Amino acid sequence: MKDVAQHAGVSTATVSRVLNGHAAPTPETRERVLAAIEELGYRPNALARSLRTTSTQTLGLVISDLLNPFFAEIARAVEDEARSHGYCVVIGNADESAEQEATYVRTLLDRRVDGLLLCPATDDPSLVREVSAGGVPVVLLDRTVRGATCPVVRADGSEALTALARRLVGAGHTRIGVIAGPPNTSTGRERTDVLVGSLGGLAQVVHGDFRQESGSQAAARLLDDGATALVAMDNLMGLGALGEVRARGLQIPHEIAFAVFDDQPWFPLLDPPITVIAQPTVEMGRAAARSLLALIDGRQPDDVRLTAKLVLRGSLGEAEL
Amino acid sequence: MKDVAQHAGVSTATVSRVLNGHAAPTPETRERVLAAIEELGYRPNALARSLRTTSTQTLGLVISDLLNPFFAEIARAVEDEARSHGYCVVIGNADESAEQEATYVRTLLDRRVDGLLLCPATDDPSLVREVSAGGVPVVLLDRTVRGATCPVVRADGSEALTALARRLVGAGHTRIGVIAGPPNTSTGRERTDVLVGSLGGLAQVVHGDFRQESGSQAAARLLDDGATALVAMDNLMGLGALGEVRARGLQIPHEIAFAVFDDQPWFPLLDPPITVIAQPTVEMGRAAARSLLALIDGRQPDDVRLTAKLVLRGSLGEAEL
DNA sequence: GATACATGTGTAATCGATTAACTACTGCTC
DNA sequence: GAGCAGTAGTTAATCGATTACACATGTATC
Repeated sequence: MKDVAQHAGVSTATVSRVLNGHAAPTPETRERVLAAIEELGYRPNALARSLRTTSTQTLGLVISDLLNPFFAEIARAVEDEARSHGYCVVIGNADESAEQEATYVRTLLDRRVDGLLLCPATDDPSLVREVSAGGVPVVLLDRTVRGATCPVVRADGSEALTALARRLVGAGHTRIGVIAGPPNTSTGRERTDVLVGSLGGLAQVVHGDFRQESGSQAAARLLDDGATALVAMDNLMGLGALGEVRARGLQIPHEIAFAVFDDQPWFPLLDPPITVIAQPTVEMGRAAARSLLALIDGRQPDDVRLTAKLVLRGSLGEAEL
Repeated sequence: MKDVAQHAGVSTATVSRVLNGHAAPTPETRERVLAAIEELGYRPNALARSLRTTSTQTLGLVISDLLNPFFAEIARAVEDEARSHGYCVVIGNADESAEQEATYVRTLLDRRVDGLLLCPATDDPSLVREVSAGGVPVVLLDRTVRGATCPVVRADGSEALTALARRLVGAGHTRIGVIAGPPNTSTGRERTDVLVGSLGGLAQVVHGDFRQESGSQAAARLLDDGATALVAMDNLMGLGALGEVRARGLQIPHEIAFAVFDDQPWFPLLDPPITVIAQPTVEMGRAAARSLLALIDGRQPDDVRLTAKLVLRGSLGEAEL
């Protein structure tokens, strides 16, 4: 910057003013400065700028698992929205581990992100409190924590789940296997509660950890117990469960009805196509980013609650008639 | 930091030494400083530190599309490897657009990432040159550019592709539809060249853009032209092509043989399971991160060329016998 | 011609760390 | 006890930007 100033025959203050579009400099001076910048190929040091302004134009996003397409889609949407507002996104992978999540959150705070989007690994509120206490805006995404005091963006699957339950019961299923998420996550608990509640005693629940491997194990257990329908509470566990179903040579939907929470582009390609509860991932990501930007901007955004929809495709058999 | 120093009755220099594990401070002083840090809940400002040390402990990763599970896996692996070396990763989504890629690269450079991993959108070397000229270490990942002078990490699919070609030809296919990647990417060109070359005139090529939509369009065109086998050159185009095949009610493998470059966890679940050429994504990501770290460290890593493998699953029909 | 006011630019403090150069103290040797 | 070495800690410069304040110049007003 000093070089540029010298080259243009002005002070660094003036260069800075040109760079930041302040009203002051003469068109003529401005021209000279811009020429010098061009000539020297100067690019401002974002670190120095941030140190001075205490704004990094960066959002932190800590998600549970980038390999989960659900989160990848969200990350993508967050990134898109953030970029359109001139913000960058630093993504942290918590790997469904609370410690790793905490580590990442602290690293991001150390780097002075302007705000944080968090998909909490557990519903323990202490980490969120810590961040809020530090004065950094936080928005929770997909999952919430106990007694959260920050904005939350999530999808509500209650309606879709009760509709699903109604159909399963209506079709005469009496042993319905539910492959649930971890009970210490809000989504894990809530989805299961709603579904099990509306199945009125016909449900058998096995908890997984939102990962493929746990899905196949849970499915194995439930099938052994004679389940005639399986509902997986996220796409990765669904993937695992499907593998187990295939491995046993069971025919969907005749021998086993099947549904998954989360849609994926390949579910329609299976034979039969898989019935799902689709979450509006892109809207979730965008909404979360917008809420966070609002918070950074000093406004108080409302919680956002989008609706997940039941998409019938055939894997429930007569329950879809 | 000043507060901590005051609290512990020492100077900021001493605090800094304690923080950075320098030899100087007495165990006793160290103890006092640590106590003060603890008590005040002090966390060092990474920006200030980076400004002073010119090292951010951050890698930039610019990929073509986070929604493509292939890149998501790579991103995940990069992130893992980087973290284990104390580095963070900032991910940029280029969306297969050269401009957006350039924008992102510049943003990352402005933020003074210590190094850059790039999956170039086109094989134009100018952006890479620009970065190298700026003295920032770069490693290319998955794709290369013309006359690249930086380390490249990629998967070699030649063997797998010729094996695939041999089988298709051997099974008597004479109109083999190839859904190719964009000709201005190295992977798009090379894969196609190898496959078409070893199909000896039996290939019909339609170029897509590594995305689902282009895959279905290309498939439609090729099927209209009477193709009896389809090979998609990446998983998203494969997804699109599969959709088109299903939409037409064509049976795999009897009516149409099908294979895809890139494996995905759900390919084995289709009926029949899809034959693929699997790339070692995790190893690619890790290797790329390692190469970049080596480069940052002043060493000169070799190019890495991993091998993609043909995985036969049944979607080629008699070509697999 | 003096006063006031607007305008454009420069000077220097500042953000929060690191670190070279210096000072102060301790203890050892002869 | 002078001289020296070694250790512990301090002072102050520095990284590269932003910005409050000061200053100089030009214009309008009386």
